Amino acid sequence: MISEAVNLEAARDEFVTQWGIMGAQWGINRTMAQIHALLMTAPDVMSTDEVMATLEISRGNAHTNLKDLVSWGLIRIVTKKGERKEFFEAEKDVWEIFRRVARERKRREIEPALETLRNCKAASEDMKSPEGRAFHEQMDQLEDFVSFASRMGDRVASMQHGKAIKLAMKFFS
Amino acid sequence: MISEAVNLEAARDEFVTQWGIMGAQWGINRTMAQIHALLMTAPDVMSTDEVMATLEISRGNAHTNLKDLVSWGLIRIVTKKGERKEFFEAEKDVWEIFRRVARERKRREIEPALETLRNCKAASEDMKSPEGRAFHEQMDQLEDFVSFASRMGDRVASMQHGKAIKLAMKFFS
DNA sequence: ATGAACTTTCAGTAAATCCTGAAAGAAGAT
DNA sequence: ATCTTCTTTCAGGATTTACTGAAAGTTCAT
Repeated sequence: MISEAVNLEAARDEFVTQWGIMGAQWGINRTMAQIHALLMTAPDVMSTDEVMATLEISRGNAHTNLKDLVSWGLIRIVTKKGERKEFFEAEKDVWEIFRRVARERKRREIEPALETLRNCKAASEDMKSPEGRAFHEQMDQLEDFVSFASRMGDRVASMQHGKAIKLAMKFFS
Repeated sequence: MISEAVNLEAARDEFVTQWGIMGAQWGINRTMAQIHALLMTAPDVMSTDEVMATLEISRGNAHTNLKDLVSWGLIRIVTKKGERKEFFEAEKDVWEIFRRVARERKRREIEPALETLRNCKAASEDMKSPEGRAFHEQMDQLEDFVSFASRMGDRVASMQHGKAIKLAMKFFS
């Protein structure tokens, strides 16, 4: 059926577009999110040229974002024997995607933020003025919360999908 | 002690700067995050002019971002009797801040994303080709995960701080 | 009604971000 | 050693996003 293929392409397109928008809202480069969406829904591995052609983007753009996705652990490089080219394949398991994003965002963004909070906390440790005390208190609470959330994230991200679901069920009881 | 006031200002500055950077990484306008940081650590309410002066930004910029912060529920307008001016005050309770951000991001970003996923899922519902089935399956898993996470978020955000901590403790056991 | 004090909007500009395309680099094939 | 195929880099350009400053709007007092 011709129309099914057409519909599929349209649906995939919508998904790619929307995933791009969503990525942008969360501080991820639009193209990177689009490539991710494309590969997540690709029936097969894709080459750089195929990605370029599908999204109508330049080689440089495709290359950079593919490599970024690799560094986030969201896609991997696959080589076919007899071919010199690199192909790319996305992690498709949703839980695994979540875990990897969580791990990277923690490493790249949460840890540095915690560092700052600790600095600010330390810098105001011995202040005597009410303003100084209040600032210190605020930094302390923020640091507590962020490090706590970070540990929670670790914990969740280190779980198997099944265990997480079970725990969540308990949570809803 | 003069130096304490100087140190405090420096620490606060570092916090404001870093909170701005962090915000930007998470898709929040830098200035908005900076104003938020400023108000979170303000010993007192602040006027638009005070914010403008402290961050060296224009009236338009200050105004827009202050109103955005109000719409996120992260700061509130305070009026002093006898004064016509509006002053602003930040929510300082970290758990409350978290709840409000979670609620807004859900409303503004998660819900529309879910809508798309459901569309894509529905559009590929009856497809027979392996590619169509695979796409549908992927959309289904994503939708499941996102809606599940969203409900979890609701649940957590509706809890009192104390209850959340208790639950988390159980979680670590 | 007029004016003073403040808020809101928005056209134009500035800045940050992202993308392109071409050139340079790498590495296997002949 | 040279060619071919593919990857990587990056200066310059394009696009998006954010900011400014001034004008218009609002509200209250006189």
